[in-house]
Amino acid sequence: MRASDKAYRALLDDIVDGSLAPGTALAEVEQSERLGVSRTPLREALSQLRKDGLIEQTRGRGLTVTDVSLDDIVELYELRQPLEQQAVKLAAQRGNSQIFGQLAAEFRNADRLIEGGEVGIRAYYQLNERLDQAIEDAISSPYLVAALKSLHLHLARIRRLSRRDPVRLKAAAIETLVIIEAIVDRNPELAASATQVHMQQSLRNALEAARSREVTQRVA
Amino acid sequence: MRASDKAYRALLDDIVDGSLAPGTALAEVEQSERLGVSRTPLREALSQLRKDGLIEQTRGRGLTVTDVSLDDIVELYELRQPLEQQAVKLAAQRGNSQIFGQLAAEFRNADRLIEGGEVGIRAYYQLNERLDQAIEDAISSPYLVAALKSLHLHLARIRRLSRRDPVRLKAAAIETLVIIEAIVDRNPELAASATQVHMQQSLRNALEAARSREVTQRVA
DNA sequence: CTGTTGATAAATGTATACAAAGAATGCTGA
DNA sequence: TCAGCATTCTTTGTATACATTTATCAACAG
Repeated sequence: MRASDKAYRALLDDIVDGSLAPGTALAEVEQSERLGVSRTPLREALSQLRKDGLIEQTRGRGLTVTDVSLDDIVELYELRQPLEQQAVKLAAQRGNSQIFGQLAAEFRNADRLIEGGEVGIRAYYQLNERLDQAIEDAISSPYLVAALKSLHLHLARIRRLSRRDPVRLKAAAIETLVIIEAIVDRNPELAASATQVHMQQSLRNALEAARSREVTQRVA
Repeated sequence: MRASDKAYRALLDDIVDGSLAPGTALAEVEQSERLGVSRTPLREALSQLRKDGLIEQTRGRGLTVTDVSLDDIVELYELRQPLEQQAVKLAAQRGNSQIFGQLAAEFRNADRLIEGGEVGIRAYYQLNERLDQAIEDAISSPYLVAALKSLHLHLARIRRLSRRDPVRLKAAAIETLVIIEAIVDRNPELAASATQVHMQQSLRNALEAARSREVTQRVA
């Protein structure tokens, strides 16, 4: 594996999981020593992350991890809504019904996962990732897939901010199940509408979670 | 200006305008000498272009300019349709009516530009760019704007393949005018529908042009 | 004559040295 | 004491040298 890829992945993970919090300044020598690569591949990684929108150049010099505000959540969903709708529409037209049928079956058992503590929750998130992957595989359009990948990067960051409310997760699983069933039935319009519903609910939940987190932080 | 930016812009222009044709191999030393920068900033530029999807790593080693096939056009429009629809919806909600009113007036005179030969056509394209810019300004969501920018990069490449049929350009101008007027009237749904129409027609034209070009090339 | 393998050459990937641009700090003068 | 300026020091940007990988070509065996 190339050192630049290694650095990219490491920094990406650190940013997404919050180890490198928004606003953190990334000095080249410091990070290159921390990650055990020289400045050249590190700079390549940084320039990739800048394209991803995960770091930005602040006040002339100095790269810092970008912030994720309440506004960002709304703005991200303004991209997410049309992209995910288009994705499920195409998946409904082109997807392999058997694969999505299998996923539907697993989502019908999502409750059990969600009630299964930390391990179960993680399994539930992995199930969601497999769904995303199946949709991307069905789409075939590399342009849309690339846009989705970039989107999911930012969504993963936001997810960290949302509380993992089992009640909401169960509701989300049901909403998702409707989408999958529409794909299995090759009903693009229904899939799009169900996605619209899911997006709306997810956005509301994300905003509420972020707001309550803001309050908590102010109190603390 | 940084050498890496200079290299990026130069390569980007060459790829978009076709000087660097699809399939062209980009050797680092060769390009760095051609552009008058050393390998380090050149590599940074190359890695950016790879993220843009304009070049790709083929068979292990060797970066080549990505191809633009008929399939690519269809696939690109599968991203374009939802993105542009969302963009005009938001523009209709948030845009400054005066700015778009001015653009509408200019599009009403588009015929004159389109009939004005090479210079006029270029002016017409610049008018379209100003419209795109106005829409992006109105949107405010950096995520959507970034996705649109990436999209327009690839569209610019395709445009080179389309023949500039004045009849089609005039029709496109009228379609665009409908969109702008919907924005001025703050009618998001109408703007979205008009965009849907415009996309459909543009796609058809792009495909026809690409097909006839394919035939031409085969004959030649 | 063809397939495989080893050597060689060329290109990419990484590290480091050097240059240039900013920021911080301290000095001087009012 | 504070403003302005110069100097120094840190940090980024670029060039180049070095390491590593991979493709090509030739020679040899089958």
